[in-house]
Amino acid sequence: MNIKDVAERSGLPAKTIRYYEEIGLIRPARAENGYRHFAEADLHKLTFLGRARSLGFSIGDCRTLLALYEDHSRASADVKRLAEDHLDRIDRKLAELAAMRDTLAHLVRSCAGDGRPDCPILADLAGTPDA
Amino acid sequence: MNIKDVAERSGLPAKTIRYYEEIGLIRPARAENGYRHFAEADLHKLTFLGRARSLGFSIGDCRTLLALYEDHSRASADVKRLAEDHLDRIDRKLAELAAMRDTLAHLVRSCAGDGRPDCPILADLAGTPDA
DNA sequence: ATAGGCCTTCCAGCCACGGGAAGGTCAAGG
DNA sequence: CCTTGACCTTCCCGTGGCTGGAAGGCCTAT
Repeated sequence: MNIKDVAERSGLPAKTIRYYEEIGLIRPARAENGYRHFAEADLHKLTFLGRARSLGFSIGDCRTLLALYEDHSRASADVKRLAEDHLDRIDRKLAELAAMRDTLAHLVRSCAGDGRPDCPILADLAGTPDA
Repeated sequence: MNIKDVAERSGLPAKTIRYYEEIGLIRPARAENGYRHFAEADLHKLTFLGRARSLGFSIGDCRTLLALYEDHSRASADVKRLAEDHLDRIDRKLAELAAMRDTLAHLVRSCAGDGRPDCPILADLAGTPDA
């Protein structure tokens, strides 16, 4: 397969696939004309990567996950630990975003949103609760 | 005030303050020796920026918010619209993250996490629900 | 005089790509 | 055989919002 075919079948942009090769996540073969030539195993790795990325794993995590995936003598505990760490990061991010949303939603509700200049949102940002 | 004082009082790193000047968010005066000289108004703007950034507003949004803050003939509707748009983005991000967390949490729960290689997490990533 | 703690600018790097230029290659149609 | 157009290649720059570090100037206290 050429790059466009794996792009379509993996759902990843061709640019991303080239980037993944550049940083050593995949090593597709080369045809005589210099074109990348992808085997089914490459496509498989790319879909793996796409799925891992869509779950928010970093490129570094993906590298480790791919190595674990290919190491048939791995311990599932290693995979689980990685996933748990990532889950913790996601939970922290969620809490942070939820706090933002609550504050913001409260401010939005308290703003008249009309033609007058008085605005509790700006007042909050300015640290002057009444302005 | 010199930069370290405003850094402490605004809670922003000195590097960030220099960056904000570079991109035109603030315009502190200069002393004869080249040092930045911050007035209370500058400090005020910086705390405004810090608060807005902590609520997740982009630098572009902050620029607009600061302009609205300084325009005493603004309409609060303009501020509210900006905040509502941002709130929508946060809500979308939250939904995306929550979906990630749910999938990931499910996978983590289903993984034995012992010394054996069998791992539902890797199996899911590989698209082979039983491996 | 010197030490150290400020300050300045500039350059480079982070993450995970995306855009676009300049040029090579290949298959189909006239 | 030639052209067209769809591929492919590498290379470099830009994104956002900083952060780190180097090289050098300034200021105060001892």
